[in-house]
Amino acid sequence: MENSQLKKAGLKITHPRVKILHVLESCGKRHMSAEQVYKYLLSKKEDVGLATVYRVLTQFEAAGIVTRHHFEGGHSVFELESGVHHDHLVCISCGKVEEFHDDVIERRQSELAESKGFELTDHSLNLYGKCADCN
Amino acid sequence: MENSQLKKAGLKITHPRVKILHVLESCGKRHMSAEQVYKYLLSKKEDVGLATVYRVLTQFEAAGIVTRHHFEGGHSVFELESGVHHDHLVCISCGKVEEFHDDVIERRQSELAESKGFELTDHSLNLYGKCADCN
DNA sequence: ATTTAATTGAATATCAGTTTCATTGACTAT
DNA sequence: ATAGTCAATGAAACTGATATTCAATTAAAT
Ligand SMILES: [Mn+2]
Ligand SMILES: [Mn+2]
Ligand SMILES: [Zn+2]
Ligand SMILES: [Zn+2]
Repeated sequence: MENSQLKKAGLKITHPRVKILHVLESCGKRHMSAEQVYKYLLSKKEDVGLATVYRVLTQFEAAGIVTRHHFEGGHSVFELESGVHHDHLVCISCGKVEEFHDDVIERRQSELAESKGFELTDHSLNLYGKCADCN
Repeated sequence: MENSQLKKAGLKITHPRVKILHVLESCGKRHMSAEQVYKYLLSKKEDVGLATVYRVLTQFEAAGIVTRHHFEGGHSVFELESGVHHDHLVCISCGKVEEFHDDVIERRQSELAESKGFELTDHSLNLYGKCADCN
C-alpha cells in the first residue's frame, strides 16, 4: 500500500505523511495546492498543521512522489507523479485542468534548445483558455 | 517619443512613469524584475519609490506597454511589448534569457486546445536549461 | 494662477511559503 | 513490551514579493 512508497523514499511512516498521500491518491482532484490539501484534511477532521502540509509536499517532491507545477497566479499545485510527462491546459474560468502530451511539441522543444546551445533540463508549458462548459 | 505611449494609454506623464519606461527601453536587458528596475533607477540617482515601480509596471501591463512573465523562482519579469509573440529559454545557472518563436509549436497548441474544446486565450512556454557558456 | 483629480512615497498590510523551537512520536536496541 | 534517540510535528514567528492605504504632491484642465 501507500506506506511502501514512503519507506522507499526513506521517509518515516507518520500520520501526516500517510494522510496527505492518501488525499492525493483518493480525493478526486489530480492537481491540488497545499492550501487545498490542508482544507480537505480539516474537513475530514484530520489534525495536520499547514506548515506540515507544505513541508511534506516539498519532501514528496524531492522524493519524486509528486510533481509541483506553477500555474498562473503564484501558488503551486501538486499532483502524484504519474511517470509520464505531460503538460497542462487550464480553464481560466472554472479552474479545470486537462492534461496532454504532444510528441511534436516535445521534439521541437529539444531541437530549439539544442540549436541555441542549451542543455535542456526542464520545461513548463501551460495553455490557458475557457473550457467547453464555460463558454 | 516615449511620452506619446503614455498619453495614448491614458496615463499622465509623470516623472516616475517616464523614467521607468526609459529604463526598459534603454538599459540593455530586455527582461527585468521590478526589483531590478528599482535598483537601476537608484543607481542612476533617480528618486522613485519601490511601490511606484510595482504600480507603474502593473499599469504598463494593463496598458499593453509591457508583458509580464512568471519564470521559475517566484518573481515576475517584465519586457517591453514587442508586438511579436515569443516564448523563452532560460538558463538556470546564469539567468540568461533567449527568445524564440516556433510556428510548429504554436499551431500544435491551438490544435490541442481546440480538440479539447478550449477557447485558447493565452499560453506560457518556458524552457529551462544550461546555456552554452554555463556548461 | 487656481482648481481638481490623479499620482506619489512611506509605511503598513497581505499572501504563499519557510523556519524556529519546544514537544511529540516513530523506529531501534534492549 | 520498555526505554532511548533522533526525526517529525504544530504553532508561531518570519520571509520575500507584491499590494494597499493615506497624507502630501503634482500634472493637467480651467
Ligand atoms: Mn498533471
Ligand atoms: Mn521576451
Ligand atoms: Zn471551465
Ligand atoms: Zn547560463
